[in-house]
Amino acid sequence: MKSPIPATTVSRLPVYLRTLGALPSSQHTCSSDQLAALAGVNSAQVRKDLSYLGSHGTRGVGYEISELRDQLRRALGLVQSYGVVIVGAGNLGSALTNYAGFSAWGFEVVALVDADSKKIGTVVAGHDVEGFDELGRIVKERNAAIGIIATPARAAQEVADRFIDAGVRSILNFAPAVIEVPAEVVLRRVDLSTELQILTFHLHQG
Amino acid sequence: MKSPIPATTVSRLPVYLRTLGALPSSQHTCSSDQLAALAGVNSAQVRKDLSYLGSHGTRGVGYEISELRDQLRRALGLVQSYGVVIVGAGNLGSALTNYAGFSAWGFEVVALVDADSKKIGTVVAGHDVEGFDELGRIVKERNAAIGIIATPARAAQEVADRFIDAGVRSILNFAPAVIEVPAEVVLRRVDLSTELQILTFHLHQG
DNA sequence: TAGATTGTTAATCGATTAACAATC
DNA sequence: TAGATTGTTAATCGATTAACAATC
Repeated sequence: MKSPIPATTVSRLPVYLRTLGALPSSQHTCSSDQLAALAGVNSAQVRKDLSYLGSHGTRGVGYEISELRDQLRRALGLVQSYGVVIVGAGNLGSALTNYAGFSAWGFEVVALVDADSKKIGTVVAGHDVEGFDELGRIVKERNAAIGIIATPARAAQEVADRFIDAGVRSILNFAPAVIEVPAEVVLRRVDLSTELQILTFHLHQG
Repeated sequence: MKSPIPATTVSRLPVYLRTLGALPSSQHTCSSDQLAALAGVNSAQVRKDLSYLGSHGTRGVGYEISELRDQLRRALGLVQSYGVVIVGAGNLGSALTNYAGFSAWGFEVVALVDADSKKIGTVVAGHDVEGFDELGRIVKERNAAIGIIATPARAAQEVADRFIDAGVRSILNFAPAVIEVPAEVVLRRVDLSTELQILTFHLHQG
């Protein structure tokens, strides 16, 4: 079953959710105008996006903040906790493992994995580094839902394949590589060099 | 002067550039079909995107790889080196500083800055950590073009403001905060928790 | 020439937003 | 009631892609 919520809307829901958190606690409702200004989008877009969650605003008043927060959380699936396995115990994997936002949103790093035998058994960011060979067992035993690839580009496809073999259906790729996954796997890519190159495009144009 | 190249096209140019790097060196031309397959997009889109750089393909043959690489580099402004200042010497700032891709694409970390007096003067990822108070002087003296924010969310706006005061016109924000910048400043945001929440949306739907 | 592939048009598709009736 | 703001429609805008003439 395909989601009726457009991907562009989905990518804005986390922004709205964070925006609500920044509102003063004395405020109990907020308007689409206010949300739009804080999130940096058009107010008609806010109303349209929120209407996909069901229409829970009050005309003349706005949205009840705590109710809206619950609805956003429910829509995003943030009503349960998710196990995260990070592959790559280098600087990036270590920074990701330490990321405080994980637990704030219900994510838990259940393993930090690396292929380098010199790293296996050491403690990085409070986690024992485990062997890449163990990935399948780890994912299954600890019921991990999300895989993060924080390896060099050349290893990325192999890591993705092993995640998928183990049953992971959501992958976040920090390696600067385009990788192939079956249609049922959701893959997102975060790529520093792409971001930098988009900046230099504009620097160069300006 | 506004760029005639659409933002969606700009964001794909780095992907094409990297894709060329992955081609066997025995190959001297490539078709839009091949590029499309490797980059994961439609071949008509590849041709349209590349046509913005000028029409340099050969009908019946394809694109000359080394020529196309040069054109992509030129379009993205990767024909010079750019100084990068990173604010935030925590795990993320440290990982970013260590990122090998910087020098590969002509970026150079010219300073790593932190507001925490306990960190100032220590060496992180091979760089002396300098004080946030020095930011303006550092940017100007070292001619930094790009600012990276790797601080907690609450500091992000202040860091952006100080970057802008110092003359930085390109900012990459890793802090989970929406920040305001004047129209002439290019701001990109990389947000781990947004990415994770988009994944959980799909997990939850599936 | 025959086959291949570009460059570009025009059709399609989808996302954004102005506008306003509904209604608190 | 008067003012405010939602929910939704319809218009607009922009991006994607099928199709094909041009041409190597």
